[in-house]
Amino acid sequence: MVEEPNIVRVAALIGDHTRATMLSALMSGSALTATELASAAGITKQTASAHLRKLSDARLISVASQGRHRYFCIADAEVAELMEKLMGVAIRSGIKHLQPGPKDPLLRKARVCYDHLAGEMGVALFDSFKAQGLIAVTEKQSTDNISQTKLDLTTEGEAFFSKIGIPIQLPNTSRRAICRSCLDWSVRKHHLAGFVGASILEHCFHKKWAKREEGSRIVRFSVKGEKQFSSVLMP
Amino acid sequence: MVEEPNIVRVAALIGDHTRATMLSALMSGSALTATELASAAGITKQTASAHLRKLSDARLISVASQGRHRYFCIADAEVAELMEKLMGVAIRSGIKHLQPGPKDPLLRKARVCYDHLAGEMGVALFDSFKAQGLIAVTEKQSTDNISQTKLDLTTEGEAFFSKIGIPIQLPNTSRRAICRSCLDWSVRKHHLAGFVGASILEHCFHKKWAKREEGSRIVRFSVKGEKQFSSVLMP
DNA sequence: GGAATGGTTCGTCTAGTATCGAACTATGGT
DNA sequence: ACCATAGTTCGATACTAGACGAACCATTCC
Repeated sequence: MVEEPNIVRVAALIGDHTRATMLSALMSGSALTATELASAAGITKQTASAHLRKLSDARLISVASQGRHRYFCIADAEVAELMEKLMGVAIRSGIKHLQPGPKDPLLRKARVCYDHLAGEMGVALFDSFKAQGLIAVTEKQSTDNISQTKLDLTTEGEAFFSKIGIPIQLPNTSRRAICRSCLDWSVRKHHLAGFVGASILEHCFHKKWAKREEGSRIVRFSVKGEKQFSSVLMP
Repeated sequence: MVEEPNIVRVAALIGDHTRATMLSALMSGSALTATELASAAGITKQTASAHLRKLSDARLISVASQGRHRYFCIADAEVAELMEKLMGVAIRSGIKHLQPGPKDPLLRKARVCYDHLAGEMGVALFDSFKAQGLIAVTEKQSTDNISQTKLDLTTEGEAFFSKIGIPIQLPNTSRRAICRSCLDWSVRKHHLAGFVGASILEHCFHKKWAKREEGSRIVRFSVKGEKQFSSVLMP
């Protein structure tokens, strides 16, 4: 018999489907509100509140109250690393779950991550934007989170988006970041989140380049749509 | 929303008190049978069997059938590291549990780990034995487990133990290792397990140097007993 | 001030699962 | 051949904890 502290508590907290989904969502690095997390996990506010309380009691997540909002994020790097390890073990322990189902390739290619584009196309876009100098890292906080890098539009970026007709008028009341990188677990690469990320996906739908698949997170681009997407955004 | 594989499954498996106890027991590095694990967790064989099945299904532990016994051990280093990380997070998330209770110092000093001596005295003994050259590493398997080092008594060791009157007659039918190092979580140091470890603890009880505290894992040495323990075993 | 939105608390319902007793198979010792 | 021990399977039970509805504070916007 060996000393056994609160492992059980921590593991049990992560071992609930809803809470795991919330934590996964937070692993993207962004701070999310209670209702955002509730909708991410597909539950009501009340339930979310209860879960978030438990998670923060155990210091797996930390809270920052800002007005009537409460922003949650992963407590520290230690917790993030734990999630990563968990991920690693989970992948090898359940290979059967990894066999690519029919929908998987589509999911990998392009999907919705909250309100912006994730998957291979999202990653490609993000890389291209960085290469073009449209976005740039303004600030790096290593204390808070692993990859909590703050991004911003460069002046070139602003010019570019207004030229192609994507309005970047951020209501100045909003606390929302203009740009933000979002880490994708499956690929372990970043894609673009934040206001710009959302605007771009919106633009894709508006221009009918792509449409969202019913009841799924898949974003299905038409052949023509994908070409235009590439030529316009990644010249 | 982010990709979320079987994290839940893995975490939920560890997040059960009984299974966590079993895993913790296995973290010592030794391979244990189903009944040993059952008694370690304080449950019946049937329940243990069910748990062990789940754990091995998820590849958190691996099984080796040997005759009518089934030996279980932590599947690989990945899982062990996960447990360590979990441990780390658990400690910081539950500080209240760490405030040293009245019995804690005693537990830290000397306690039973299955059938051998753990705690500070166990660690000191192990270090002394190595320094004296009574035990030596014969084989190191890095593939299997983290600290699965195989130990053996040296000829000096055999002479020493027969001199002080501790019989090391291992029934040759037994599969049990003569010496084995056992990693102590709380201290993160090794102490001596295996047949020799058990024999020594037995010797302590027999010589009335110490007695086991009722209903606890504490081994309480008398003042005289502790002196003799030191002078005889760690000259 | 009122309306709207973000969160929390409370009580109740329900589902998942850990547990055990009993019955069973398989291996080993005598 | 017999008995003892190691382990599994099955069915029944009991308990935990996750979910929601309803009612409640707190903040912001008009």
